[in-house]
Amino acid sequence: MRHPAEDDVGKPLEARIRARNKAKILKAAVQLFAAKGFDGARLGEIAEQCELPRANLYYYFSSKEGIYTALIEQVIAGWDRAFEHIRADRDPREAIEAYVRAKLEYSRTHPVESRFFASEILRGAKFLMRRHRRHMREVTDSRADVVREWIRRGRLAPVDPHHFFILLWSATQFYADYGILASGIIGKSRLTRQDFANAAATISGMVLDGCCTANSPAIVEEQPNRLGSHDFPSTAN
Amino acid sequence: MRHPAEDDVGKPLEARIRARNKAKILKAAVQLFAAKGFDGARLGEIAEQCELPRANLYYYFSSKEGIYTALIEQVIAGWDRAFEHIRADRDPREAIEAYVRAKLEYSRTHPVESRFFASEILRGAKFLMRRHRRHMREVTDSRADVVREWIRRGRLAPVDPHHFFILLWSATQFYADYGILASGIIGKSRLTRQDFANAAATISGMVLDGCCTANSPAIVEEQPNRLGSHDFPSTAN
DNA sequence: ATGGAATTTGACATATATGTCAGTTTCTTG
DNA sequence: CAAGAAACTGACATATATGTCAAATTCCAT
Repeated sequence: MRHPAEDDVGKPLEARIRARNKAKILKAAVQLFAAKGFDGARLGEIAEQCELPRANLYYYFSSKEGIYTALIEQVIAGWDRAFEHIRADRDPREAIEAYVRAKLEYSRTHPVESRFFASEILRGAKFLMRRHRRHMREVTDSRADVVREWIRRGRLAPVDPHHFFILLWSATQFYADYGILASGIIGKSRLTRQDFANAAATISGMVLDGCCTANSPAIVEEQPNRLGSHDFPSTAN
Repeated sequence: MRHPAEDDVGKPLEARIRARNKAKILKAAVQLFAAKGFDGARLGEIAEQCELPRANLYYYFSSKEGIYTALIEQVIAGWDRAFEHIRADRDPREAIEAYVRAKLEYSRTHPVESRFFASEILRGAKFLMRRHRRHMREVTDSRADVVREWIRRGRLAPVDPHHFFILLWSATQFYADYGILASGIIGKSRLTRQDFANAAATISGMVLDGCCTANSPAIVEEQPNRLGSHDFPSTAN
């Protein structure tokens, strides 16, 4: 049999090599698909990177598209996880902070998967099937209900739940997808753990409390805590 | 001569066909590069789309990379424009609202260019040369100084200027780059002008005033000016 | 109209992609 | 250890990519 059961669950004994090699292939593939997209990535490169002969990939996956869609399935599972922080029985402030932190942590620790997914969307989500989109919408909708509940109870200002999530999602996503740009803007060659912490603080702080001081431009003087540690070398020009 | 002067400024008479065809090529190219990336896009497709024989593209551009970098130059010019709203002599609230609106308007009217640029960053900015990055950083830095000035004058809460801009940039960018996802989340097949208006309102509203009601979950009523405290969660440590 | 410049074009050289397959090697188990 | 299943592999068929070039055609100032 050329393509024995795509599912190797339930056969824990015989499927050792299989599981290991499929994982190796997917790991190499997600990097190249993230970097070059579906059309740009070459199976030859993927094979080279995971040190398997190219023909061998076809023993585990039926085609290039097969590898790609397997990755989508895998990555989409991560979509929901951070959302679990958004629960009606939690304090909105705490929940939102936790969500931002979780999302940024994912961006920090899984930048490749994050970029792979972004790349798929960017190109028109040709391989993201209807059931995936429906799933994502359902997940978002259920969390939107939580936001509405918070608003109803007067715990949150009356924001549009969907645009609210888009704001959070995009801001956190940025640090993975455009990490190169973000580090360039901040003036470093790579984003540090501290940068991600600053990002979390800025996003949470701004979304929760806004950035506007009293409309009266009165005296401020004392700036007890203007993030003194973040004196970026921006004036260097 | 095979590639007569890449610059056709200064010769307004002779360069009519040249200008028209170069524009046609770039217009087709930006779409395909946005959809498939540098490696994935095929010159044959570009030629087909702009109804020119493929060999003819080589009369106007020296190579595939030549077309790509020409596009980068063209798109990067748009990067600065929205930033011009951020001026120290303006009211921060007005300026930020104007910036968000301008940026979203660009996303709405130039989604393809926006995605093309995002795609280039996503792939590691291989063609975004050092001088481009320096330029972008300088532009951001000069606007960061405006934010610092606003903070100094007590017109703005003490936010980190760079992360602040990243928040605004990513949120607005989202509606172009991930338009497919955004419309799916909102539950429409396409984003309308009204959706963009809602997005602008949500982003501006949240960034300026936050979404948290008084910490006391009780009475909401009059909220002349909440956000007395900018206690940014000190995840930074 | 005419001659030289600008533009267009089909065919070609070279390289490399995906996917197939028969045959070989390695593993596993009775 | 023997035999069948699983895993591997080099070679091949087919398709298509980029870039080149000489020759044909069109444009335009004189």
